[in-house]
Amino acid sequence: MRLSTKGRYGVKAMVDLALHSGDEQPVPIKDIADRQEISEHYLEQLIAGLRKAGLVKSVRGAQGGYMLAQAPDAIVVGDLLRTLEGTIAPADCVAEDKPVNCERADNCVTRILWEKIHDSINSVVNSITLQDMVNEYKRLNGQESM
Amino acid sequence: MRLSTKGRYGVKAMVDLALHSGDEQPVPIKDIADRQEISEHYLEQLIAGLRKAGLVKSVRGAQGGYMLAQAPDAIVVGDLLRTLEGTIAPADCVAEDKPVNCERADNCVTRILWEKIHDSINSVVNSITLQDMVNEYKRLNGQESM
DNA sequence: CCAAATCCGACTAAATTACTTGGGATTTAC
DNA sequence: GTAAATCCCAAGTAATTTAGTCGGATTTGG
Repeated sequence: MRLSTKGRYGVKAMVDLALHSGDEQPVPIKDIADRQEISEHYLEQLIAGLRKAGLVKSVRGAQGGYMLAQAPDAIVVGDLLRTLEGTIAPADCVAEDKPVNCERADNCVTRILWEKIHDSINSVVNSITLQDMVNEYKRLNGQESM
Repeated sequence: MRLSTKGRYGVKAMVDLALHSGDEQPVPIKDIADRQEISEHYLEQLIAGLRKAGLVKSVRGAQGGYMLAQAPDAIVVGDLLRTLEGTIAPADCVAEDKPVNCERADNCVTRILWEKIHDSINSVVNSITLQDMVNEYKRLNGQESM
């Protein structure tokens, strides 16, 4: 049930972006990679996915970088994780987009269990916004930089 | 967040065992493997872990097999998954046994998120027993065999 | 003794993960 | 108009994990 670095790094990067989105300046990927200690090129790939999903905007060229595509309180962590990880389902048969169904789908006991786990995860990640995480961060860290 | 076959097969096998535990006869692994369509040798490894964790008992020799070590309503799915998967935490820093802590543990925002996800998963899997799954199964399938 | 079983440890193929490498396209500052 | 900054894109790759296989030793009921 472990998230891959895609999910973990990607969410971190987005919180970083949210924290530095006060100014209207786009944030270059290098800054995020340095602050979060993530390989720059690898992070680039993750953000590419988020951009294609419409969650971040990019500005090319010098002084360019990335910005959130929507306000931090309009982006839920669930959307990030689903984009980054492909799916957050514990089993393929309960995946949100492409539910691979086994033959015995109708009378599979464990499937109900996977559904309950999936629902439970979704209820958490769909209720937490980037703004919530920023607030939490500021509460914990006061004036310190990330 | 996908469970591996260890977790999925293991839980299936335990539900199977619970379903066939009415008789006091131990159930040979071959029967479970056939019914659940799992490689016999592979399942053997999974059950070995469950046995070491005290969740199943074995009877060696001819007419031997496996039995639940406790009543089905005393075994929660969470114990199975933790044994089978090692941990069900979404990130190592919130793992139940060996919480690998990063330096910035104290002021890590995402950690709080992983904790919430972890708690949410645990609340589900720790509240569902094998008996619950057997009941659900019987409700769905009536007289049919598994 | 023999067949049915568990037990045990090593080996392996395939897939996935977590990157790296190398370059190209676009924009801005000077 | 050139250099620097930056995003964009596609391949390649090393390490790890997954999902098994294989071969045999041990135990036990009949």
